[in-house]
Amino acid sequence: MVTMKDIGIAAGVSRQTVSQVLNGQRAGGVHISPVTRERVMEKARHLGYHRNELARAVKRGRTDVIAYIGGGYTSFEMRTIAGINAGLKECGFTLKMFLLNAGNSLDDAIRQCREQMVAGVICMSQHLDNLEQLHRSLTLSGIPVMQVDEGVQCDWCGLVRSDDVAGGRMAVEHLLGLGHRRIGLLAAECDNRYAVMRSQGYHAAMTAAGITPDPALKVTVPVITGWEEQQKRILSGYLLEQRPTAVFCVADPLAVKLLLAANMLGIKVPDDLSVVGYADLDFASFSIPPLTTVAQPFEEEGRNAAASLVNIINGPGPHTPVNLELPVKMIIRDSTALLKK
Amino acid sequence: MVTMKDIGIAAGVSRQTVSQVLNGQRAGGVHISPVTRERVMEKARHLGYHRNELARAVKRGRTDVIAYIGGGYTSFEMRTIAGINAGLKECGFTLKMFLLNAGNSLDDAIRQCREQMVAGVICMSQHLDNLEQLHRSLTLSGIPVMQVDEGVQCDWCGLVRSDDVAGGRMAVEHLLGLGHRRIGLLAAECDNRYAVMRSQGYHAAMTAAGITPDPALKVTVPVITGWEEQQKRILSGYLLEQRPTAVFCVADPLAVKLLLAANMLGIKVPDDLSVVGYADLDFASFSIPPLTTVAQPFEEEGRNAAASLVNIINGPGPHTPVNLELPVKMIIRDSTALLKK
DNA sequence: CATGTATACTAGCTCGTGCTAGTAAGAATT
DNA sequence: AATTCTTACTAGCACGAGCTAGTATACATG
Repeated sequence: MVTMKDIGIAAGVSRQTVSQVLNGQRAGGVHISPVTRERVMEKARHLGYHRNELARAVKRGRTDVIAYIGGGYTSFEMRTIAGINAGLKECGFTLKMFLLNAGNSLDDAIRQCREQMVAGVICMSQHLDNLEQLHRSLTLSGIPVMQVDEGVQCDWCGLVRSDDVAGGRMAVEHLLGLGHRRIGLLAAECDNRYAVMRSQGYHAAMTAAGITPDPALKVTVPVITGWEEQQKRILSGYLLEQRPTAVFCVADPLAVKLLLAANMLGIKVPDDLSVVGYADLDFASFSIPPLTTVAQPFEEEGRNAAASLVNIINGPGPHTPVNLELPVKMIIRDSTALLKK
Repeated sequence: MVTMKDIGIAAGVSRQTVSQVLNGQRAGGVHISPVTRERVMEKARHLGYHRNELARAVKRGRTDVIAYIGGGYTSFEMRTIAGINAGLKECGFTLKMFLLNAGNSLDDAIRQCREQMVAGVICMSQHLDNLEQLHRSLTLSGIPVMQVDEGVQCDWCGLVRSDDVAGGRMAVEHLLGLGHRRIGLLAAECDNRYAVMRSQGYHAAMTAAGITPDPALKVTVPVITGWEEQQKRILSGYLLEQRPTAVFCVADPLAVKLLLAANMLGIKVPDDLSVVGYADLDFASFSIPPLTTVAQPFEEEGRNAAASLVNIINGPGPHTPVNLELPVKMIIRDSTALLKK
């Protein structure tokens, strides 16, 4: 490892002079002659010097490292992380990962954030209890926390997410625009925050169109990864009894299951039934037929969360928590069509 | 921030004594009385001390941080990273991310690895040129590099991946076991290493069964994300002209496209056509019908890459590059069935 | 009583960097 | 010629930690 001392020896000056040269404009008041400056720079290049960010951090009392704490399971998480990475890059920050997937406790993550002197934390977590713990422990150490995508709005922690209510409304407005009136709503039994907000969008759009949503048109299925008998029974029963002409599904996997059920029953999508999903996950474009869905700006969310967090870090003092809701976008594919007369 | 000095003051001993107490058994020869030890420990707990890993790293001349360099695009990458994270956790290492997705150059990543004194690098990259550059630059700085999943086997850089040849063989053996003989092979036009190895598995299984694979049964489609006319034409033509009873697709997205094509043509899967995919991506279980596929152990790959890298780091001297091929697993769902007589 | 030997602790150097105060030499001013 | 001022650089402390050598006390042994 090449240090400033090595450069100093090579250039015939002291380590301190090397420091002054390499830190350039930052250190005001100390003048270095152009000749010396050039000689030092030349030696630094020649020896392949790169500064030791760790030693620098010890001295500065802070790092330019942000920690990401999340589950590490989902594919959209990767896209969000990519956005965070891009956002941090622009500010000269780097990213550390703490995934809570394999026996990694939140306590460990918090401890390591402190040990590594991270400048801030971005987390994606559905667990409110843990979030409060995280936030309390870290703000106590002066480490700001920011939630991204999956999070809970509160007045003590910033949050960047996409506008789920608007997304639900857009989806239903799309169906209304195609002439549908008997529009169903499909959610998972364990209603998370998303489902609730997207459902709100559904209700808002229906009401705005002068339609009072029929409660019977709402259906929920248990949360199961596969495609099980129970789900088949519920969805078939729903389609046969309620006969919706279109269904807004609050998540893509649900929409795909509805497609499977319709396929089983010989109900043609989009001819006899229009289906809208939510999230634009990988498989949405591969379903039969390719799914019309609401695309969330995962990368943008990550990028914005990163930028906001860096703002807080670089900002002067106490800050008001950021609360950003990014717009979503309809992706119209082949699972929705004009209502047949 | 609480330092050892603070604890020393609080406990009425010197900073050095605190260091001895907290470093426990590691520092041999220096005896601390149980009374003092307990008092120091108590104060450390009370003040909420956690050691500064950065300062420790400066002194030790190394960190316990591994860098991940990858694309940051795909969902299976997230699973691999989760595995890496789990593997590192077991060894007391932590993970830094450098995603090359948004204007982040490999040079930047390399520079930052040096600046941050990372102990090793795990990368996932298809780009051989860059890999050589990465490997050269980093091993020069004494930082070992390990490839995971997407990588090139070579004698100068370790690689952990799954056994693609065996995977291809297993998929085809599964179809042979169902009575199929006229088994097609679907790949993407831009043949990557995977496609090649999985195809090798196909040929090996066919040959072992005494069948000479008909070259006309192999079909390739252009690499397009969506579901375009060109692909529809190629796949329909293939199915109608060659009439395979089963097709092994070297990747899940290809398999899903074949399902779409079959659906268009009214060919029933699995009654008239069995389809096997590869990778067990999210959408494989959501296709119509749910896809039989070869599951890659992404998490295990990550975990093993992490463990191997830590071995190299902790090992005494020069090492022979690890080359691990992990077994894959057939996931049998509903897209394959016995050949109709 | 002198010497040896555990025990219990601290002084002081080190890692690589950042910053302030200080010094030496030459130029400009009085 | 004595003084200030500017330029160009270095000494020295600091950050938080690790480690070795050294010291002071208590106790056992000759």
